Amino acid sequence: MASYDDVMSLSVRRGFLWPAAELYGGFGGFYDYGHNGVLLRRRWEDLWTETFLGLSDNYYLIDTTTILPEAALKASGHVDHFTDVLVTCTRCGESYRGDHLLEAATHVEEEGLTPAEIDARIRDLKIRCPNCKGELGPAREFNMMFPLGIGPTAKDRAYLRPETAQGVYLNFKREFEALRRKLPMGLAIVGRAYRNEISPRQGTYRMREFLQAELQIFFDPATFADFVPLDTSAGERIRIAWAAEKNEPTAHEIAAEAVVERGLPSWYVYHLLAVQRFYLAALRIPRDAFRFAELDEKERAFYNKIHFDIQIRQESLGGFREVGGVHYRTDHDLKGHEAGSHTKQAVTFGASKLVPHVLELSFGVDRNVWAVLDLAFAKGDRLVLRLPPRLAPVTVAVFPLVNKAGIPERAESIFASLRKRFTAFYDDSGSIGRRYARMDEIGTPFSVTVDHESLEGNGATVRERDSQKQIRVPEAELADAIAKLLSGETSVVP
RNA sequence: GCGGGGCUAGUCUAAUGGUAGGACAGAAGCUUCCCAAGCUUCUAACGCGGGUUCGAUUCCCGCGCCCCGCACCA
Repeated sequence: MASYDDVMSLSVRRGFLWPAAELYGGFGGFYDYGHNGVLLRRRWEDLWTETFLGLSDNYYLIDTTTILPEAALKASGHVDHFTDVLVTCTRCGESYRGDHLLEAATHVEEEGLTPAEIDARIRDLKIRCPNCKGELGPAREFNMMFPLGIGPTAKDRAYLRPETAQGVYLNFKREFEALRRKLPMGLAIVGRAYRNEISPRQGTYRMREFLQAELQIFFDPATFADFVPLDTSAGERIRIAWAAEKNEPTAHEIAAEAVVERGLPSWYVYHLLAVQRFYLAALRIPRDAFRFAELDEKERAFYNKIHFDIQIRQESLGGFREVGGVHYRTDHDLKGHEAGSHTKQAVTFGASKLVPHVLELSFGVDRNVWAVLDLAFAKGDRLVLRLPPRLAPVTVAVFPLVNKAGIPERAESIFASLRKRFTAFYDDSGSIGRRYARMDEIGTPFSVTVDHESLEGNGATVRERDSQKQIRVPEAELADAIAKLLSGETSVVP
């Protein structure tokens, strides 16, 4: 059980993360990562990259600009759909989206109107506040994208990208050529995205600058299933909450083939399984803390034909919260850029010529890191961060039991050799118990202690974080032993 | 953006219109040496700005930030 304050306080105290620009009173919606936070985050990113690029030998990482010209975001739909016109009641202060107010009154779609046009329509239709019947104030525009003026005259309009995905779509044809015209083709970006959130809240859950890890898989819908055959022989079940029951803290355990029978394409289910394995097997998230949550038609973005959120239960955030999504975006994005750029995006693949469809595996990195911290947080007699060993900022600590009799020298030499292979940390201050406790708080899985016996050739002890158990390992075998413990091949606990 | 609550060392907190105290953490030393032992010493805070006042961390106003609810979340 970890409260929000528990996680944030530990994060601040131990160098994981904290609010940005605190020196100047803070900066809402922005967070900085400290030395341990960066290590943790990078290990999460490495595991993500290894896992999802590993799905195919035609999946690669690319990197694209964080600033995009207006035309590209116009074509993607973000300039129009990321801009809301808000109207606030002068009496009760309730805010509404202008287009929603009009649609409620006229029952026809009212998109793309300017604030002045919305004001005029509200006057004509005599619309009043749905909440208190008060008079509505003037409409004002609110754009979720950060606008930029490029060049000395700021004549070229641009925006900070609201998602990394567009960078992939803009480079689709270049990579399709460079990767010698094969489908499926996967292009991933781990990078920053920016949204001018109205009210950023709950730490790194909703930020104005955040990290996304997204894999866009381009495919031919006619043949994709052949490339990713769904293997149901293991009888794996997928944890799903349907749209109607999302507010309940539960999930169904549904066999993969049964999910296909409900109408989802087998290639989609294949990727649900891949994502679930990433969380359960690689990240070691407790099974009951993971689920997919279906979004119904109203909640989905208009271009997403199938959309399940990836959710992790986090005590600090009050239950299941979204950390990613699996989105079938069809050919919407490439078609949009085809129209916007007047450049054909169709490619010839096998017998067919087509604009490829896109399956997007999208992850909020900061949200995932927070979830990892939340789930790892364990406070009883002692405070332990039970991180999966591979994610821990420090892999192995080295301590001299006492600071005399040549023990520190021996410990330092062991430290010097271990740090060649692992992120290692040396500490000789305070009692041995205090040093173990410090390592417990940042989740260091293994601590090597050099004692008197070490000087007599009896090796050093390796102490495991969660069990506090120790084994004695010959000095020459320490590095290999740590590597095996890290991979899970062996364990301190018999 | 609206409403409510809040902001004191790194963290958690106490008190006060007149010298801001503690605990834990941190540093140094002594001592001990396998799980935050003990002793000594030290470092370190009133979110920012304005007002009232002889004097404001305290009262008032504005701003910032955090939390909760509403709205928003392509």
